[in-house]
Amino acid sequence: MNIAEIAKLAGVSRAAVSRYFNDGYISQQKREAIRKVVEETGYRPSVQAQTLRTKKTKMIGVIVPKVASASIGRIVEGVLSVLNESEYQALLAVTQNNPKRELEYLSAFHDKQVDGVILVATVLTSEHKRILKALSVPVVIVGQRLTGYCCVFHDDYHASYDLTKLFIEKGRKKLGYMSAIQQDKAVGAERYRGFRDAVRDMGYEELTDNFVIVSFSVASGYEKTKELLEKCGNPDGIICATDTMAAGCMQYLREHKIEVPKQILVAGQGDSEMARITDPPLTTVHYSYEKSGQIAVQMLMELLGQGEAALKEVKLGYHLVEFN
Amino acid sequence: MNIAEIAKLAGVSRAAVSRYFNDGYISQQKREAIRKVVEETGYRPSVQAQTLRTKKTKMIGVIVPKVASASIGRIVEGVLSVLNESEYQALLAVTQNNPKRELEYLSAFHDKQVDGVILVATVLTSEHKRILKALSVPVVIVGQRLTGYCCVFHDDYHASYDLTKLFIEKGRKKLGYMSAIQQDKAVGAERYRGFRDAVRDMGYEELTDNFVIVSFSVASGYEKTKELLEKCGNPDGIICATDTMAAGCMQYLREHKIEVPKQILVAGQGDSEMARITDPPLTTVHYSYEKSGQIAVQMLMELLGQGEAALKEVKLGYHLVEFN
DNA sequence: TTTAAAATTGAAATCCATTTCAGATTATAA
DNA sequence: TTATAATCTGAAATGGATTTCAATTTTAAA
Repeated sequence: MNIAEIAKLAGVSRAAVSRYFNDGYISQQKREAIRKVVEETGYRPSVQAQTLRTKKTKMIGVIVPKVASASIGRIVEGVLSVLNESEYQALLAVTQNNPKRELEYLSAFHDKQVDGVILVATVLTSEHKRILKALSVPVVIVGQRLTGYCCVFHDDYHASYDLTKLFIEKGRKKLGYMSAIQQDKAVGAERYRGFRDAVRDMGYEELTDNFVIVSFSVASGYEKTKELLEKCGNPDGIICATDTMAAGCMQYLREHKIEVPKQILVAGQGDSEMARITDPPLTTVHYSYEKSGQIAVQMLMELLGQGEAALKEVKLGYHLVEFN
Repeated sequence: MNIAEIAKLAGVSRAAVSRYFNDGYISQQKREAIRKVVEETGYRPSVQAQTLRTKKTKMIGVIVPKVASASIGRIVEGVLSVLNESEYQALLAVTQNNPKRELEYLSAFHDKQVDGVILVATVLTSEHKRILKALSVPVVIVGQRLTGYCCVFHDDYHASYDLTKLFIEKGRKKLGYMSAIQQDKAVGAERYRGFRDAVRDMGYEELTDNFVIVSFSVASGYEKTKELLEKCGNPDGIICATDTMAAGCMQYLREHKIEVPKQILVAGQGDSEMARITDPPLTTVHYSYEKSGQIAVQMLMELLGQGEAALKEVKLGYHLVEFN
């Protein structure tokens, strides 16, 4: 069943049938004739033929470091919920935090497989920037700020700052910090900077050896807690860059009979389900991950609609989550 | 840049260029001439034109109920890790547990958008079966067993059975069960059946009112725990269909000063990170979710390679995870 | 009633590759 | 050396839509 057959059955030209589906000029009678034939035959235009002709695939490439992660899962959920409502579909690529893969996909999408790209980023190297520049379709970056690109990200700095301030106001004097790699500007560098600045602004001595760097897993948080405790002497508070790390940290403290929050108060960031499950629950920060995914799609849609993309950079708010 | 231009530059016919890319008959000289031009121009054949001609999209439709879920996230991770290695890409559709959406996508993929479908299923209605039958591309179902279809699923029954047996062997005599909806054959019905059969086989009275049905969230597990406690009288063990529910249950018990495991021993299923984070950690069952995703792709690849699909049904093993 | 503007129409060109076909070359076996 | 098989080749058909163009019909304004 193709457009020619439908045209013949309806007694019109192929162009008319095409117009029928694309709201072109077409008289009532023909419209009705075509509608009838289409209904009877169940005809649907071939997506591939349309794509070949129009150069629009109606697909968005979504690149994520991993998918089995609370925060990223929520971003993806947000992206897809909005995409659901549109005519676009999502081509998902997982890089497994392998920069080579990330670049691969970025350029795979390059040859016009997709109409646009949403890049959920952790580390952005100069290589990334090079490829992004060469990308022929619009792109929106989620989770990181990159000057010159449309991006939606979180106020990591102030969130971490406020969290730290809260700890100090609660009387915690000696804080340790569990950080992500610094190459991750948002989750690594910014959150750590927020911590340090808060400590300094609150009048405490600015230490440079009160933190450890861990990777995004419970196990890693667990493993590095010992080192952090040693580095800090006897901290009475530990702030972590993510809930996942914090959960690992809690696990270590529990096993070593260190009382939380009595001896050490622990905070994570991300407001994941994990934060509510540890005993006691983690103090944490809520970042609007779903929302960032949703907004990313909206921005991309504006870019695709060739509107002059009013939104360029969107920084989302946050709020502290405290359990008593 | 299209095939015609390349052909002209290389001084050959378009057919020759096509053969160059598709390993057809072609002489060394022409091959070399084309290689050079392709290299210089950076030409890549148009995927859409190829698709139109060959009817192969090199895309797999992946339908999941949600993505921000530990178990499903792991399945998707498995699916994508294998797909990564192939020439196929994943078109992801999230149904948000909305059956209408699920059917929508299933039939959206129907018109040849994809070469095959992987359906991560929870509830399979007769409507599903109707659409599955009408599907013109091969499909593999993950997480549920459906006779007549290629599927990969877990041994939910025996896992739940063994878990229950373990509880009884440990001296727990009065067990409560937190179940998922029974329409979900695998996670709802089978796991509950395993529980009941184990209780009976171990010589205990078969009760019919020692369980509650909850949805897949921590909050729901929390809310329904009270009811379960009331229904059971004073249980000394609670087995849950998922870790998520179990985490909610733990939260309730903690808040109500019920000691775990002293008064009540709690088990989840799924071996998620959550299970290791609660205090004490949950007894749980490890299901190979990543693996099921991987195998699903392998099965689909066999179906696509028009091999006669040796694998039809795959049931994966499990093992108990106990923390001491 | 004219005239200008708006709506309607279908033929044909276009998008870009793959594949069949029939013929031409080259290699191998007899 | 000849017959046969194995390679190689390009013209043309094919897949299924959209869009331009020029012509025609309707409608609205003057």
